[in-house]
Order: sequence, then C-alpha cells, then structure tokens
Amino acid sequence: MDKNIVNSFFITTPIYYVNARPHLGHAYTTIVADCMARFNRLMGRDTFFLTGTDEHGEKIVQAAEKNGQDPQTFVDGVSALFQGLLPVLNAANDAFVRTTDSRHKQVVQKILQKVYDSGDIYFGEYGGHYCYGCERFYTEKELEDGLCPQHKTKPEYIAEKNYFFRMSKYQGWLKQYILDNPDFIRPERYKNEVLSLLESGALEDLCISRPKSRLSWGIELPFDRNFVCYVWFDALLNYISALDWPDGEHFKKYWPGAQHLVAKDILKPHAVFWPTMLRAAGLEPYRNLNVHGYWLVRDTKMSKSLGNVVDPLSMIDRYGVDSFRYYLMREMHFGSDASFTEESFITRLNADLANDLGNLMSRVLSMNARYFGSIAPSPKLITEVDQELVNFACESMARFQRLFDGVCFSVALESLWALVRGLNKYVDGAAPWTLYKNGDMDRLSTVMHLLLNALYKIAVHVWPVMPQTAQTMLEQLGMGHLAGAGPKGALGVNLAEELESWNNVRPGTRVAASSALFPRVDAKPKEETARRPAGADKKSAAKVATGAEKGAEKGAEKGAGSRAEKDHSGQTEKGPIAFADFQKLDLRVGTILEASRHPNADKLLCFKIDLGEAAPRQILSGIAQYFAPEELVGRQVVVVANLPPRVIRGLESQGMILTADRADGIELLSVSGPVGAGAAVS
RNA sequence: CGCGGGAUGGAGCAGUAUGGUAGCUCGUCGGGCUCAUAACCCGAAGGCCACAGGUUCAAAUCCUGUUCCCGCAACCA
Repeated sequence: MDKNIVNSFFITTPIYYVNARPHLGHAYTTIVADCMARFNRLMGRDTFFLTGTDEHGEKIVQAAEKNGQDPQTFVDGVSALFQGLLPVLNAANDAFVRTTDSRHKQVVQKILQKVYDSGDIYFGEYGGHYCYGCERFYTEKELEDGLCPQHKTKPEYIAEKNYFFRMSKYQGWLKQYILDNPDFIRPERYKNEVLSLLESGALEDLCISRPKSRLSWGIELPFDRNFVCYVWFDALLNYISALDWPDGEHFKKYWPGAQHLVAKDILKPHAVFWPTMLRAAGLEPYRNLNVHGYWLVRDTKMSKSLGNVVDPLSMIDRYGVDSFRYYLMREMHFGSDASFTEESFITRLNADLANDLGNLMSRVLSMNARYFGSIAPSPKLITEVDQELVNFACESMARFQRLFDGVCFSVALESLWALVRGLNKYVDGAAPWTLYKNGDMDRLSTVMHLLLNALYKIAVHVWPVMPQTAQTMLEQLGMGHLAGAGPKGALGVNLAEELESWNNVRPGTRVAASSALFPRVDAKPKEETARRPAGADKKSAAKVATGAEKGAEKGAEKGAGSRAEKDHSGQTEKGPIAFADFQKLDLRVGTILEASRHPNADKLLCFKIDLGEAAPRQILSGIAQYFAPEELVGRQVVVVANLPPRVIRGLESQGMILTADRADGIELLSVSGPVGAGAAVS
C-alpha cells in the first residue's frame, strides 16, 4: 500500500477515562483533534474524527459504589459529561465510541480470539513474589537471596493466573518499523524516547486479564469466561471497533489514514502496545502517532486561597470559544509543555486577535464602506507592491498548510499571522485614505480589492482553528454561502486550491460596512498581579515563581486520562465522623532531637523525636524538598503517635509529622509556646 | 551512575534531522499615520545562543565533558 495515495484522514483522541470530570487536558486534545479534522476536510481529504470514553475497570466500580449507583448508570452519566463538552468546544466529531457499546465488546472479543488462536496469548502466572512493605511484586531476578531487596524480608508468593499477550515477540519488528518510518511517532523527541525504551529494556509480555472474582466490570475473554479483559486490549481497540472492523466500510476507507493524538503520559501504550497488538491481529499499523505535552496550570489551591478560582475552561464563557481554541493552538508548541495563564491568554487575545486580525478586518471594511459603498471594487493595474503582497500571501499560506499538516500548529499560525501583519503594513503603505483624497480611484480599487481578497484567504485558513470567526468573516465579505457548503459542514472550499486563485470576492459583491470580531479585553486578571509581593527582590521572586510551578506540576493537565495511570486526585471527600473516631487519634507534641536525610530516598527526612517516652521515636516524613534537616532540630512538632509502624525505603517510621499545605510549600504544625515532650493534643 | 526533556536579548518561545549574516510575540524607548477595536506602521536599545574543550574555512546547530533546571519512576505514616 502506497501511503502517498491515501486520501483519507482518520483522527482520534484517546477515549477518556470516566473516573474524572473533563478538564483542560481533555479539552486541549479534543480541540487539536478537531482542528486537524477540520483542516483535513478543507484540504479535500475524506475525514473521520473519533472520540469517546473508556468505561471499564476497578476504579469505575468503586466510584459508582461511592455514588450509590450501578456501574452502567454511573458510566452513562460521566460519559454524557464528556459528550456535553464537545459542543462547548465546538468540536465536530463524526462518532463517539464507548467501551460499553455492544459493538465494541464484540470487536474486542473477536480480536482476542484471533490473537489467541494464532498463539500470541497464553495463560501464565502473574505477579509472584509480593512484598507487603513495598506493595509490589518482584521477579526472581530482582530478589536478593530470595529476599526483598528493600526490606530484606521474605516476600509472600502470590500466584494469580492470568492471560498474557506475547508482546516481546514483536520488539524487533517494532523497532525496525519505527526506524523505517521516521514520522510514525512525532514530534521526534517522542520517537527517540520510544526507541530508547525498546533498546534499553527487554520488552515484557503484557498482562491482559483480571480474574472475574476480583473484577467483574469488564469484557469477558471469549476463551475463558472466568476472566475479563484488562485495560489496553479493551481500550485501544476502540479505534477500530468504532470503524466497524473488520468488514465495515468505515474501516476500509479510514484505517489507512489513521492518526492518533495522545498526551505524553500514554505514549507507551500507543507507541508500543498498540502497534504490536495490531501486528499480532494481522492489521496494518496506524499512520502517525501525534504526541503532545501538558498544560501547566497554577495550583488551584493558590487561587482558592485568594478566593478566586480560575478554571481554564471558564475562559470559554468569558472570552469565547474561538479565542480559547486559538490560544491553545498558538501558545503550545506541539509536543512540549506550556503554561496556561489568564494573563497570557488575554495578551494573545488582544495582540493577535483584536489588534492584528479584528482591527484589520474592521479598518478594511470601514474604508470600503466609505469609498465604495460596501461594494467590492474591481482590480485595475497590479503594481510591483501588489504582486509582492500576493506572493507573500501565497508563501504564508503554503507554509501554513505544510506546517499544519506536520502538526506544528503554533508555527503555522505564526506564519499566517505574518500575513495578517503584512496586510496591516500594506494598508499603511498604500494609504487608501490618501488615494481617496487625491481622487485616485483606480489605484484605490486595486488596493481594496486585494485587501478584501486577502481577508478572504485569512478567513478560510483560520477556519480549522476558529470556525465561528471564519464564518463571520466570510459572511461579512459576502461569501457566507461557503459556510457549511463542504462535506460534513465544512466550508465549500479546497484549501490547497486557494493558493492559485486570487479573485474570490468578486467585484460587485456586497460586503459588510463594519466589523468587530474580537473586542479588546482591558481588565488584567486581578490575582495575577496581586500574587507578586510588591517589594520582593529578585531572589525571593524567583522562589515564589518556582513554588508556583511546583504547585503547577500537581495541576498539570494531561490530555488523556488512562486507566493504567494512578489516580492523583487523592482528595477523598471527608464526611462527618463520630467523636469516638476522633478520640482514637493519639496526637502528641514532640521535640525533634535529630534530623537527617534518608540515605536512599529523595523526598524523605528521617527524624528522632522525643515524645516523652523511654526512647525517642524514629519518624520519617516526605518533606525533604521543603526543609533542610539542620534547621528542624529542636523544633516542636505535632505527631500522630498511634499509627502502626511502617517501613519506608528500608527504614521504619513510628509515627507521622503533621503539616499544613501552603501555596508555595508547607509548614510544620507546632505549638505557640514550649510544652513538655509528649504533651497530649486534644 | 534509573529513564527522559530542557538551558537562545527583561518575559515567553521558534531555529538544532540538510553547520554559513540569531528570528518571532509580548514588554521598554523614540518616531509616523489617522482608515480602524487608544488600534496600525517605522526605527532603536537589549544576546560571547548555560559552561569548557574538540571537529571545520565556518558551530546556537556536529562530537566530548561539566553545571544548573524540569518531568517520569521509587519512596511521601
């Protein structure tokens, strides 16, 4: 199959795991996918845009229980939230797949059976040597003299039989395939990461089942009713089940042009598991895996403490969905991380959208109204300056198209905006107001004709990112008939052909007399300025910034929640408890006698604390990044004294030091005056 | 020596697969214009492209080493 003749385009988002509500990360992935889908439609490619929800697994069962619902009801509810986000983002998907769809289940079972029949799924033992201290399994190799390398204790052998996919078998093939297809995984840094992953460690086989006794909310294995499918063989297959594999028309038409879009946290499943699964099932690999980074959002705690919660998604209500889409596409260099701030959002909105584009549209339409009664004039003599403008426009558009195709959205938009600025410059150079004053109507016609047509070019190119704006522009340019005239609601335009013609807004066309696409936003977000201490010197200001970023890491929003990943939203809701429960806590004040770094862990400090007992207690605490051990000696802290001892990284901890969170760090809980060691807290 | 990413004018980022005058936006300063959303246009200041070696006629770009940041993984009782 010659890839160059493929003229279909199939773009997917990951299916979002329904244990969390939609956030910025989901929104970004969805918007990028939508922009790509729209762009490809305009390029004349037969396009299919798929998104959906991932609905099986243990966490779902738990979450449903907590809500007092059965899993299916729970899942229906959250999935609806994700579906509801699509119109808000103005995402025009062609299908929405759910892993609880019966069609999906059938496909999963069919593929499982197929791979099983071909011998690439086998029944084996899962886990093995389980160390309770580490809460993990060890392989024979990792054990030292049969003991846990951390705790030097004998781990318990836990046998759980499970089914495995013979993934290791395809390691060599995959590596070669990636080398032979340099843009298979892009941007390049992620390709390198996958390659090094394949080179460094031997690829292990993939456990693909869970016994029903432990997990019932999943798809049954067709060859063993006692097991359900675990995570990836279920989730990844949505990409083909939604296309009606194996015989569906959609599958035949779109699979050859398949492109996946994911956040970097699920690189491995998509770059390694998925291609090998496809290979094992006898299917062609997808065409490209496009990997993006995270949006770093300032810690929400920080905003809350200022009484001003800033939810990125609320920007849509505040500033409009098109600005939001533009900001995300323009601000993040695809593949890298970027930070989301209202401040930079407003800067972009004002500079690029209001000042450059909106104002350009406004001044051109307004002049044309004044000079030609809002009728598009006809071109007369094309001068050298005019020709230069046209050439520049064509270069910019061609560059935009090439870059957008290559997933470099921000640079692509930058290129288009070079044209926008070029047009503003052209206006100044041509000075239509002077021409008008001098009665040079021929020249004036030519200039205005070029401007109107250039605006048309901008409008159609901007459509993938800002559909509403593009439509408004086209309507104002008298070209409203193009909106929705293309396949599946796209513009009736072929972008590739736009590079050749230059007479779309025909002389005689009635255009609008004025335009206000993007009103300027003057208000600076208050909390941005309030946050910086006024008299802070450089050093401490830098620290504040670092602290803010630290917090931001926690708030980093991934595009693609996956079941395999840990649930970081550990905020359990705390209902009322009985007073008796509170009384069970043995809280005491202790004096820190010694403090040192844990020899074998980055985040842990090791303390000797006097609780008024015969011997001081050894207590570990994960606060090494906030405090130097020396500065803590002698301090009095509040300790939970009746927790069971626990070994962490090889050292036993006999209690817990209490701390309070702050935006840029933490503080130790202490007492307002000295008390005796071991004083009870009540 | 766990894996990986990064260091480019005040801020945020391109540029690094194919070495050849250091580019963009914001910000600052000066000027211009008046059609426009106090917008637009022009000009200026501001960079030994983290550091040190090496290859080369030529290095932000290639090679080696170093420092500092940041993710992920392991621990946060």
